[in-house]
Amino acid sequence: MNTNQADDALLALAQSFREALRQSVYVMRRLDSEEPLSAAQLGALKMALDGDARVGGIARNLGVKVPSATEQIIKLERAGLLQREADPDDSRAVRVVATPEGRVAVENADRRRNEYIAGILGTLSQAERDAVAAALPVFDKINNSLQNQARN
Amino acid sequence: MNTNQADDALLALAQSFREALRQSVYVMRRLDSEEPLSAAQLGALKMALDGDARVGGIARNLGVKVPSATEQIIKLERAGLLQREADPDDSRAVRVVATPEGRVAVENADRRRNEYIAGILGTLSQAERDAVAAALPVFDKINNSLQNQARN
DNA sequence: CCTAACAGTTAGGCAACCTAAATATCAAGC
DNA sequence: GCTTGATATTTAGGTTGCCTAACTGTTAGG
Repeated sequence: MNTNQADDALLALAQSFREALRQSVYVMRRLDSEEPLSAAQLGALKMALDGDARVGGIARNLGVKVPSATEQIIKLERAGLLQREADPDDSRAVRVVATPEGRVAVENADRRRNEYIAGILGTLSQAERDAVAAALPVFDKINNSLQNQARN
Repeated sequence: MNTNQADDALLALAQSFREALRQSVYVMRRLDSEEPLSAAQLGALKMALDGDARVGGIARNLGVKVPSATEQIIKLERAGLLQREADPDDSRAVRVVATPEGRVAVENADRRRNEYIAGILGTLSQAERDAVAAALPVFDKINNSLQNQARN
């Protein structure tokens, strides 16, 4: 039947998609393992760059619970890459602000990682790069769906 | 200059690609967190299904070191999902074989995860699904490049 | 034989996540 | 102007999955 065929195609695509996800996790591990700033720390520090990030907001954006964000923030603070300040409007809250060193660290971390990936992308054909570029927004959409659906 | 423009485009694509990778890691965590079989265990168990998998081969396929594979295998063995047997050809080696329960567990785990992803994919337009399907082989190629390049 | 390479396990450690509980502040109702 | 429930964060303690180093046993080449 038509619906079953459609379902099968969808399931097959889902299977391939999952395989790509699995590989991505592996690639991320490799990519980050030799860097001075871990992925978790880079993510948190990036949000501190805006200057008005609070711990809870960082946790939400990173997709982790608040204590996990606190943990990364403490590490970054000890490394001198950001500072925690009292929020003038709400003394329960803590504002997280990157230091100049933190800003430099983010720039370096991003640049190195981007150059590394760009090196790989450069070996592809233009058609392949186009295929990737076309799919990225859809990936984003999928990821957001999954994110919202899994929200407690 | 032309090369600089090309480089810039490549770097921009790399940046978006990295963002997608980051999200993928997050999505995988959500996807696996409510499942009885973890991603690491499902991966190892799948290879045991073929029947002729050895610990080193599983580690290589999972992209982890041998002790990490051993760890997952021991957990799976304790759960009754696979068995370790002496390799008749090489007594240093251990052959890892899934039990019937293990086979069922893989089928269930795969089916549930696939259905979950398929549910999301079903909300996309056909054009979007085509874009994903077109990009997956390229992702695979990229991931393999990164994998080989990062090999020690 | 003997020695180097190989397959696997064990031991110990680290990063990043989690939940539960403690602390402090805010804000709403009476 | 208190009390009480909600909110923001930290602390404490635990889990998972990965790693390296060191150990045991087996194989194979010279």
